[in-house]
Amino acid sequence: MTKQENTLLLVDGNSVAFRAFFALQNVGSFTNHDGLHTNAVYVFKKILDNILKKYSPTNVLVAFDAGKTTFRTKKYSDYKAGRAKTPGELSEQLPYVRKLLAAYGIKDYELADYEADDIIGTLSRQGEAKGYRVVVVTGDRDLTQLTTDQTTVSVTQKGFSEVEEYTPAHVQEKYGLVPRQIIDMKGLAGDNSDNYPGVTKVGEKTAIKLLKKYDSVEGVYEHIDDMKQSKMKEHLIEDKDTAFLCKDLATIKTDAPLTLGLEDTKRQELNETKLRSFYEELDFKSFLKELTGEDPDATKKFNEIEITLLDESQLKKVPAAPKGPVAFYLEIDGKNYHSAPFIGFVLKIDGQYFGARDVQLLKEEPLKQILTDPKIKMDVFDSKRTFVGLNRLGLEMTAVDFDLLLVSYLLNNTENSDDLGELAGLHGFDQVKTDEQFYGKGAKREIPSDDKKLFAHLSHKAAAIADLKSQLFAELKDNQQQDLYDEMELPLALVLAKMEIAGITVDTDRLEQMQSEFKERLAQVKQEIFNEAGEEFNINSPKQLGHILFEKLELPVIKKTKTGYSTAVSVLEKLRGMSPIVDNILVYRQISKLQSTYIEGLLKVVFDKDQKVHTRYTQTLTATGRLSSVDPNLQNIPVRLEEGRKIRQAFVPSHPGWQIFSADYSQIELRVLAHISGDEHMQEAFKSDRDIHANTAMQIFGLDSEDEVTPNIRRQAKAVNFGIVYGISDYGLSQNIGITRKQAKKFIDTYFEKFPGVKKYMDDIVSHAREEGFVETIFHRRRYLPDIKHKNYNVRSFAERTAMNSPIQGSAADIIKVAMINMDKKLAEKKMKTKMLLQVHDELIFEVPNEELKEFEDLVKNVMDSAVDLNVPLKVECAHGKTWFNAK
DNA sequence: GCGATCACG
DNA sequence: ACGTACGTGATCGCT
Repeated sequence: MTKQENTLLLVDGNSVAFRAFFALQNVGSFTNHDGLHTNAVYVFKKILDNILKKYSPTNVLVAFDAGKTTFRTKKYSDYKAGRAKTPGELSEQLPYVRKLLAAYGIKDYELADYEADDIIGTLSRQGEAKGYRVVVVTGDRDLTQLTTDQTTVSVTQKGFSEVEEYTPAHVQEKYGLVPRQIIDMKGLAGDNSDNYPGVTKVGEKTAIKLLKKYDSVEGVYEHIDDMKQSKMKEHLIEDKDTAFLCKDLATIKTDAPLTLGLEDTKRQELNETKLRSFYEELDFKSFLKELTGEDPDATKKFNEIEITLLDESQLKKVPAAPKGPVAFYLEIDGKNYHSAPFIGFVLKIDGQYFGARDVQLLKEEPLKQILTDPKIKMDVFDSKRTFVGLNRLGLEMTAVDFDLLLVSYLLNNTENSDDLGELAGLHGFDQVKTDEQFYGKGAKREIPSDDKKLFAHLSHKAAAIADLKSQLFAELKDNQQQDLYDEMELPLALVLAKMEIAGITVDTDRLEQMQSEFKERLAQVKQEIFNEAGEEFNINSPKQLGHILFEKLELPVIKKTKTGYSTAVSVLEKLRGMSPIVDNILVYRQISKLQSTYIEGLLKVVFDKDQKVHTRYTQTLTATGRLSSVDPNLQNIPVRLEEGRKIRQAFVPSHPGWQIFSADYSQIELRVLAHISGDEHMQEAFKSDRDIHANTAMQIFGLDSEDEVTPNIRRQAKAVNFGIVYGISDYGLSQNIGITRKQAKKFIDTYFEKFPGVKKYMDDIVSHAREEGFVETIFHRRRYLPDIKHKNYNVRSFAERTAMNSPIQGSAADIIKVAMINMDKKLAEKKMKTKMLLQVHDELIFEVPNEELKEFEDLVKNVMDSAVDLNVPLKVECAHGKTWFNAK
């Protein structure tokens, strides 16, 4: 498109302000220091910025309605009657919207007896006559009647950073009408929101049908005699006058007697001084910062927050019935909040700060009540950590509203820090030091003994939580991620906290027994390796091992790494048979991995007091929305090889007569792919519960019956399915199943021919990523892909594969999260003793008393199956036994 | 502190 | 012709 010189932007002020108000209703605390509501002004400003940036207009005018009575009410007294009154919280903001416009150098205008629509209609025609490109911005679809080749009507959407652009072609597509017929449609069908009726029993659908045949209201009545006898015909005849009146009401004036002209709409320069004092008046800190590039609080010093340090005698100073939300920050000295010592806490209650080092005070009133009362909403950083910390004190935090860590993660998981200071800084609040800056790191790390110093840091953390709440909630809402937060991540945090606290019991005797067995075998194999090598060396050192294999024994070099020879399994496997040392090294590797990571590593993290391990799930780390597990990682306990699988014998129920129960989603990622791609063949395979890999095999090898699928063919097809999920490349596939690139490419091409829906999804998702800069899951979890337009092929290709994979992996992660929340709820409702212990991406592990086994199996299948309604069924497979090993 | 390796989905 | 499958965490040796 060639760039035109002059663009005239016409904004329907009332309608956009109305949309803005409802876009951010009941979100955070959107009032300034005088109690003035500011949500509509805030969003109006955001929308304005978006459209100014998008269209770079030379001329701008924002039109407002002048009052209740207009020429339309004179023609038809019920026009817009019965409309709910504009809420006071909105009308009080309209003068401030105008103030904002004035500071922006934008003209606003209203005209007695006319609506904003008519001002816009008139100016748009004047603009067209002068050769302007005209853009109308409104929340009201009626204005689409103004679209022409020169005039675009942009209707604001639910989220406030998007608009739907109506051109004549888009109107055609949406309604099947040309723009001027919109008024004929309104005439026949009427308009509920403007309170005019149209013809009885004629709605949009019927109106469109009539107009396609007869072109206009006039056309309909010219041909009324040709119409077959029907109820509709009777209604049309009866309501003829109404139809013409309504068409007239719907018609936007293009000749209103304006007292200003195009030359008055020229955009003036933005007045920074005015804008600054305006933002200050409304307490728009983030906008102030964007304006000046500095923080409005920058002049404040850290110790300027006044805080009351509490002891027993001071507790009565704390307001027992907070009026607003309470910000709470609990500091724990170290990552592992299950065991690390407490440092102190800070509360911000109704503008006042309270704190203490002695966390035992939290058990005293009124603090206990504030923390545990479900009616008092808490704002925190990391609700899971906070919940576990309070649980150690015997307190149960029940009501969290805002979790700064979780919300930050949902908004942008590429900048994923878990440091409050760093995250606050990313969102424009840079008055909190990072923990590393404040406490120091490594050997220099130290908790200040000076109260003033310590509580300056902690109170600023609470300040950041309180301060960022409304801004970040607004961004969530704009991304349509409010539900993802309210219904998924926030409740999940508490479910995870309970699982972590429950822990899983470890049979340390069994581990120690394995430890001595492995020790013996390792010594044996080690000796054989040294004999074969003719010298002693450190087998664990890739460098020393490389020297022995490739220099001393002169085995062929298969692959190199940056630092030398590669000795990875894939390489050693190719060297098998050339020297007996290779097999021994493979055995040594396998056993020593089990020994160091799983036997010794696990024994180190078992808690003495309960013989359990209490992992921590990282809820805000992965780019796709999966969880991860640390300290210990219980999501990578060996299972593929029998030898390692035995480690699972050491995971046992916490009570005798209980069972370990495992429930896993079968093929969840491929089912998700079948759902989001809409591919018919793939959906059909799942709907008839076929073996999906065999099904793929039949398709890509052109087989007629499942009998022809040999194990090897099925294995290859399975690899193709995996490849598809990962964003396939021929080389990757060829490496994985040991075929040539050419063959791999053929498999892929055939696959896409047989599953065209999948092919289309892959193409569409990549172009979506290019256009929007991100991809999302079925629950609106986002992943930004800045590299999608990178000029380097490799970098770009990687981003493209990520675009294909993330919605699949991420949606699967979303689904099991929903299942976990529902499961937790059901177990509580039914007062069952069964406990959910672990999540391993597509499976859940429980411990179940024998007497609940039967009921539980039905329950878990049911809950997991119905976590989400996809176009294909979900399938859950269950197993149980007296150890995790036996739950297979 | 980083790369190589290998455990999992 | 590019260089190569998606997402993680723990351990080791070596700088």
